[in-house]
Amino acid sequence: MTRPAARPARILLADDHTLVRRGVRLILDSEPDLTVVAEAADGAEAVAQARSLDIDLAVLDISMPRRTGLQAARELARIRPGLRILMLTMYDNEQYFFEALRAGASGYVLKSVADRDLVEACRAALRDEPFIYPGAETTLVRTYLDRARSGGPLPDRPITEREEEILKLVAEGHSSKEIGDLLVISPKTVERHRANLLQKLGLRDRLELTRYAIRVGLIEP
Amino acid sequence: MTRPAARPARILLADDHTLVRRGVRLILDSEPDLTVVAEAADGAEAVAQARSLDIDLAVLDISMPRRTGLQAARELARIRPGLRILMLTMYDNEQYFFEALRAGASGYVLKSVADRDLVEACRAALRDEPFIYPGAETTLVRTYLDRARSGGPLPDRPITEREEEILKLVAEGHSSKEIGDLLVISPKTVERHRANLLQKLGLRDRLELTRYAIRVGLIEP
DNA sequence: CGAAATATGGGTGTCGGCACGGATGGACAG
DNA sequence: CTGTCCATCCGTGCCGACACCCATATTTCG
Repeated sequence: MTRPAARPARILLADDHTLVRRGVRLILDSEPDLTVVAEAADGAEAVAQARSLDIDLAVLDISMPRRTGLQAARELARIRPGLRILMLTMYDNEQYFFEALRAGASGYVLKSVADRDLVEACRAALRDEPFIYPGAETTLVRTYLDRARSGGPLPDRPITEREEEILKLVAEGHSSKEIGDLLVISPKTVERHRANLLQKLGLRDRLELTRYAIRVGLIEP
Repeated sequence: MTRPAARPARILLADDHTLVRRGVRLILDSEPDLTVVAEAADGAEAVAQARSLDIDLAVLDISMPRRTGLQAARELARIRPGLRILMLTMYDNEQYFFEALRAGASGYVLKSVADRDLVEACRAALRDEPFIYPGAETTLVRTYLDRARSGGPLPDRPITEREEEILKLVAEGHSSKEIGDLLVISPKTVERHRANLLQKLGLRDRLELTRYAIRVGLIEP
């Protein structure tokens, strides 16, 4: 089906698990039109590789040390606009999915998919076609498409400095009163900020707030 | 070095990520003395496979649906005493390490190791030699050896399977009622387990429980 | 077998999280 | 200058988390 490329697509592969890299490389390299030319064990290394090498596609794991796949994707989209990005992750999770798209990824593939699907996802990304991973919740896709169609910007309103300050403290487990004392404001104000955060981020409670803060690197587990 | 086996070792491979299974299979099958004869996508399936097939070694991922690798390992050690078990995991974590050993595993290998190390770990497990994964924190090994030498019980009172189940769900943000409905037990029992967890782990609330679960790799942010 | 651990269930009470209202002052842009 | 956004603050009410007490059935193990 695929026309034999005069030059196979050059791929950068980033995953902190050597075994996974090895496996994925074996799978991709066995395709005539794909070749893995570089590997990285974390996000920072991936960005460095992409700076110095001529690559067409970056396959990024989300959870990596130093810089996450999402952070790396944002960076790569910034410094190498033409580069295709495919997120490869174990998280069948709506939040990650949207964040990946916003970070500039053109595809989102679960590690639980078959190797054929990975290959197809790579080819789709190289053609700049969006690839919805098999097994994607239909609601996931529908929600995204709906939002995109209605013109609603995804990151509606970014969180303010003050809110980020509150977010950090809430995620660290402090109560409204503790935070109020710390920042010398009323605990009710803290609750108001917290409520705004929940609304802006589309989260339910401070527990999800905590996981969010950890995910984006605001605090340590 | 290794004597060419008249019959290659028969391996059961269990990991919920198809891609990982595929990669590991490629690595192991390329060795003449190793052959993957079965795959499983979760712990229960792994146990079922081991019942009906003649295998020498089970390579188990720790985090799998339905039954974790640890639970599967206990089950396998019970029903197939001669079987060798190698835990393959992304968690460089003391708690899991000890639990794996207690569950009957003869080896513990991180997904971040190179493919050669995986092969060597399989061979070591087949010879029934303990294999400490490369890159293991020396403190981890030392702590274990110290405790074993001094006859002291390993972790004072390890959390039980049920508690770990509760821990996961609590850390994922489910309420007592939700968890109760899910496990078909009273919400009060869930609260009891949660209270025991807080006490055993020396934590204050479910938020710290969440961070703990993330830290030890039980759940994802 | 008896002791200990585990899993199960309940009651009562306090406290904080969170949703839902509302308001005010100040900063900055159109 | 007027409107929007931000930060600040307040009241009410519900519900879940958590601490403390209690009990019992089953399993495990010395």
